[in-house]
Formats: sequence, structure tokens, C-alpha cells
Amino acid sequence: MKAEKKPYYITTAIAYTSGKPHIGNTYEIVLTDAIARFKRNQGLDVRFQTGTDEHGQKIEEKAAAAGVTPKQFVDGVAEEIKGIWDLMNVSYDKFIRTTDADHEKQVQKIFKKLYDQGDIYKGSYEGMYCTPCESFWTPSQLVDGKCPDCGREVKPAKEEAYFFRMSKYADRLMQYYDEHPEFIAPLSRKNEMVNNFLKPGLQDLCVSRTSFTWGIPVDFDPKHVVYVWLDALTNYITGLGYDADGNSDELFEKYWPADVHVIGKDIIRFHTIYWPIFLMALGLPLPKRVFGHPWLLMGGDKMSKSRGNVIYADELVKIFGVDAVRYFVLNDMPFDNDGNITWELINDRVNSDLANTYGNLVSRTAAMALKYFDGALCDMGAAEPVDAELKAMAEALYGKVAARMDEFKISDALGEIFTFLRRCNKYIDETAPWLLAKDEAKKDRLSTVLYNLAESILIATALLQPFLPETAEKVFAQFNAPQRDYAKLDKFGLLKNGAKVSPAETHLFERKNYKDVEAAYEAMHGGAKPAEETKKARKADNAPKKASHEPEYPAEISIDDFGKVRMQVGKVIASEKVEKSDKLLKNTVQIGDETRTVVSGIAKFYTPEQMVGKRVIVVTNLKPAKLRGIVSEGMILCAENAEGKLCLISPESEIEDGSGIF
RNA sequence: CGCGGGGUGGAGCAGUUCGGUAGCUCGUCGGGCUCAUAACCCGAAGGUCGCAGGUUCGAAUCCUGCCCCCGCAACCA
Repeated sequence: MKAEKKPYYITTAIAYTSGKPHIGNTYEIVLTDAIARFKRNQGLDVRFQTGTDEHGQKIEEKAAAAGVTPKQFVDGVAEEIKGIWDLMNVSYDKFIRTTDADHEKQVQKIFKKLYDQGDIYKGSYEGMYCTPCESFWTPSQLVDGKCPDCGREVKPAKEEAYFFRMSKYADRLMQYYDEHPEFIAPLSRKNEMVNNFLKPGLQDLCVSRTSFTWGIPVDFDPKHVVYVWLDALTNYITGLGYDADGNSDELFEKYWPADVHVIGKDIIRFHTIYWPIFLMALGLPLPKRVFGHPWLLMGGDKMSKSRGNVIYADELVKIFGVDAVRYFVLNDMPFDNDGNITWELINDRVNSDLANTYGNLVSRTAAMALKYFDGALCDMGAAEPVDAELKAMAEALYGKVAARMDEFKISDALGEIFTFLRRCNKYIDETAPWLLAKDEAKKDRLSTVLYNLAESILIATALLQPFLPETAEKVFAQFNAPQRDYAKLDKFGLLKNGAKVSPAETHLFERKNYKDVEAAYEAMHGGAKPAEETKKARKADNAPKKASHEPEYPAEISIDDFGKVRMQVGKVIASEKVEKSDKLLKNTVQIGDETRTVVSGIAKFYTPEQMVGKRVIVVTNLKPAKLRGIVSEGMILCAENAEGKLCLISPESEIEDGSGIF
């Protein structure tokens, strides 16, 4: 009788549908896919869930800006995301969307249940409210008592909101951490959670909003929508058919609790504090592990659209192919440090590992088998001492790789496989089949050597299959052998004697010159070179960012509008750096009879010494504002170029300070 | 002293928990081989492990101070 397969439930974070995911986002899905496939090969009954997080104010705004309904907007983005996951050959079993009707219904039920049992209570969000901006601010966020966004008056207000009593469960959560040291991976993150959040005491979490409507309505109080985490995190159970009334689907009974939630390191807090607490409140078991993976950086910098250094998976795939991209992100991502991606790095890696080491090994082995034996692979029993090391290594490989995989050290797992593949290349040199071929008496030895090589390739390929599924399929087809059962992977010699290898139509991985990669990139980006983009991104990063507050100018203004701005010549009589600030200088400016303090964000370009004595143009009727606690009574005019470099504007010749500007 | 991560041969990284000859891949140079995708195999050069102190018989690893880089936060009147 066959034993029931052990269930294994693995999830990714659900992707926020605000835009196209870049390669960093895509990494998470590929990583999870590799683990899921590996576990399947180990004989587990794997369920792999991913999906999209589709609610929230940001999406409401983006949809409005695009002139479509939120639903139309997220339908489009969800489709795009799913398209990329499919392109990456991701073997998910379930793609959940938080706008799915059954998810929405369960979230409402969960909310009600938690409310009924007293974990959620109605309270209010107190703060200062700016009506035009529809925003709440805490007193410390206010600038000079005014709205920091628009500068208008704010008034004390309460927004009704529902809160979840977090503190009630904090002790139980700490206990769970202690009893399950493997719960948070990497371990270093655990201390961060305990020291930063649990020990200081948990704040109750706001779980509803009334300030936007694109969300799941609270059914017993419909002006509220469920806010973020209670909606998003619950996907892990609603996707299994969890029912708050106790009529859960059998999928849920089978797969919950999850074996691992794979997430980015930025949301570890939500998955290791809020999510377990929600589950405790629902009386459900907690996930066994949460793996917070690091980030993929572009040439050492964070990828972001505003920096223009974003790399997308589909562009990489166009140039390198799916498996090469999968391999790169999996191999070059350390376990608990951020990884690095550039077009050149990926090209080097693909050439050296995939084309030279692996592809070429397969190619030369197949070529020799075809040339000398018309493709037939037979172990003729002509063993020699050199074979022993190869065989021992092959038989030990699975154990090593599996151990690495269990620690989520994917890169190390791949490293083990490639060390073995290099050993195989060396074996060819040691045995020199081309010399054996010259001597009819050594035909059996030659055959045995080629058999050993083929068998080694098949073992390695079986292990590479979770990472390079398409490639593995090609190799198995070429060698006329099936995917190897992982339970038998420690046995050398399972390839059937007489199996035939066929000629390959193409190389597994094509070597590329970086120049050609650049050319392909340029074709996609209207002539821009990838290296230049990186450099530009770096440079822009050193300068203050400006994109966020670039005003939208009206096409024309009246002279009266212009007349509202009072500008005067001032002389800087003192200047000092504002403490704890990178950019601010506190200047004392003489304007006629008057001295004013003007704080200015120019510290990156002018030292206090350079400032003193300069004549500058100051806007003198600007409403005073507080910057890092200092009241600034005006604004010093500067020119700013595209890279954010600032340059003071001064009168062209000597003129009294206090003079007006017209 | 806001929080966190990091600084190891030209590049990307491991090693730091529990001190003991500084390791891997790529690149470079030299050699070998020809089955193979200018590939593969062998060998070599190249590092005062950010800096300065300290503990120790011995420090990349432990302690103290400092410098630099990168995120987050703050910030741009």
C-alpha cells in the first residue's frame, strides 16, 4: 500500500496591483517556484499559492488617473502580473485575487467574527484633519500647525475606525517564537521583531478605513472598508477555502497550516506579528515558517521607476531565455544579504555556468556518444579507479542539495550541483575518450566512460529540474530518459543500458557577447545603453530628488498673480548646518532693516562659509514654516537642473539689501 | 548619538555564531588538450580581510573608537 503523500503548502506574498512588477518582485515568485518544484520532486503533495492584492486608496487613485474604474484597473494589472508569472514558468496551483468573490465574503465573515468576539473594537483615529486633502496628521507631522501637504488649516478630528487588539496576544506570540526557533528565517530577523515591536509593546492595529471606498466593505457598518492586512494576509487561508463559520473546504483541512510563507524582508513584521495574531484570534494553527528573502538590487542600488534603473523580467527573458533568468536570480541571491543584478553580471553568469559548464558538458558528451556509438550508452563494466570519485560524488549530490534546500540556501544548492558538473568536465579530461576511441581494444572502456558521463548528467539534471524546468525537459528528451525519482537519486547506474542519445537541434544555452546584449537592450530602449542607465541612476541618487514635488504650472498667470510674490534682495550674514539634517542650512539674512532666519535645502552644494556674505533673492511674504524644528521665514531662490544640482540666484551687480524684485 | 545592512585580491560573493595556514565563481596571464558552445583541463599572478588601538601565544573572526557606502526614516519653502 502506498503511503499518503505528505502535504506541503507554500505561498508567496500577493503582489500589489499598482503596476508592472520588476525583476526584484519576480524573483520572489521564481524562488518560491523552485522550492515548490523541489518539494514535489521529493514526493510531497505540494500546493503553491500566489496572487494579487488589489484594494486600497493608491489603486483607487491610479484608476481615477487612468480614467477607468478600480476594477477595470486591477483586472488589467492582475492579467499582466499573471502573464509574467506564466512567462517565468511558475508552477502555482492557485492564483488568488483579493477581489475574488469568495475571498471578499470570507474577509467580511472573519471581520465580523473577530468583532463579535471582541478582538476588533470600534474606536477612532484621532488627529488633525485637513479637509481638502482628506488626510489625518499627527501633531508631530504638522508643519507650523498646518497641513504639511497643502499648508492649510487643520482641525482636530476623529475618524471612526475599527482596531484590532494586538497587545492581548503579544505574550503568546513571544512564547511561540521561543518554542519554534525556526519560525522566522533568517534568524537575525527574529531579534529585530522582538526588540523593535514586541518588547516595546504592540499598538492596536487599525483595520478599517472610511477615507476611501475601494476595499471590502465591513458588512455591518458599510461606510468602512477593511484596511490592508486583514484583507491581504487572509488570502493564505481563504485561498484554501477557509470558512469562518466552520464549514471550511477539505483543502483547508489538508494544507493548513502553511509550511512556509515566502515573502520580502520588508513585510516580515506583518507576517511574523500581525498574521500569527490574527490566526490565534481565529483559533487556527500558525504557519510553520516565514522566510523573508533579501532584495535584488540593480548594480547595488534599489530598483525604482523614479530612478529609471528598473529591469523587467520579460526584457531579460527576451535576451537570455526563461531558464537563464531563473538561474541568475536564484544563484546570485545570497540567503540574507541583498543580491546584485546588472546586464553584464547576468551575461557573465549565463555564459560561464550555463553555456560553458553545463551546456557544453551535455553537448560534448552527446557528440561523443553519437560519434563513437551512434548514440548508444552502455555500461560495459570496464571500470577504472578514476570512476570511483565521480560516482561517489554523484551519489552524494542529492543529500547535499536537499540539505541546502531545506535551509532555503538556493544559491548554495546550485553551487553543489555546479561543482559536480565541473567535476564531470574534468572526468572527460582524465579519461580522454578521444584517445580511447583510437584503440579498438579500449572500446568497452570508452563506452563505460560515456555511460558514466550520461548518468552523471542525468543525475545533475534531475536536481536542476526545479530551477531550470525547460532545460531539464530538453535534456531528458535528448537522452531518452525520464526525470529521476529523488528517492533513488543516490544510486548511480539507473540509466538503462543501451539507452540512446539523439543529436541536439540547438545548444541548451547560447554564449553571448556582452556587446550583443547591449545591442539588444538598445533596440528595446531606443538607443540607451544599460551601463549608462546605471551610472545615471547613481548620479541622480547623490543629488536631492525632485520629482516628487515638481509643481504643475498653469499655462499662464496674470500679472496680479505674479505680484503676490514679494521678493527682495538679502545678504547672508550668518549660516550654519542644521543638525541631523543632510540638506538644510540655517541662514540669517539681512533684508533692509530686518534680519530673518531662512532655512534652505542647499547643504549639498554650499557650505556655511560659502554662504556668508552672499547676496541672494528671498521670497519674504511666504508663510513661515518649521523645518527640523527651526522656523524659516522665507525662501532663498535657486536654480535647479535636471540632476537636482542647485545654484543660488544673485543680483548681477551691487545693490542694497532689502531692494524689491519686480 | 533616529533604525538597519554593509566595507575580504580587477568583478560578484563565502568565511565572522564556537578566534588557529584567507576560500569560491568570474576575469587576467602562462601551459595542455581537441570530444565540445573561442569550449574544457592544469598552473600562476593578484588581498597588510575599511582605518586605528586593545585582548590573546595567535584576530577577517572578540572588545573600543573612527571613516566610508547603501536602504528606511527625516527632509526639499
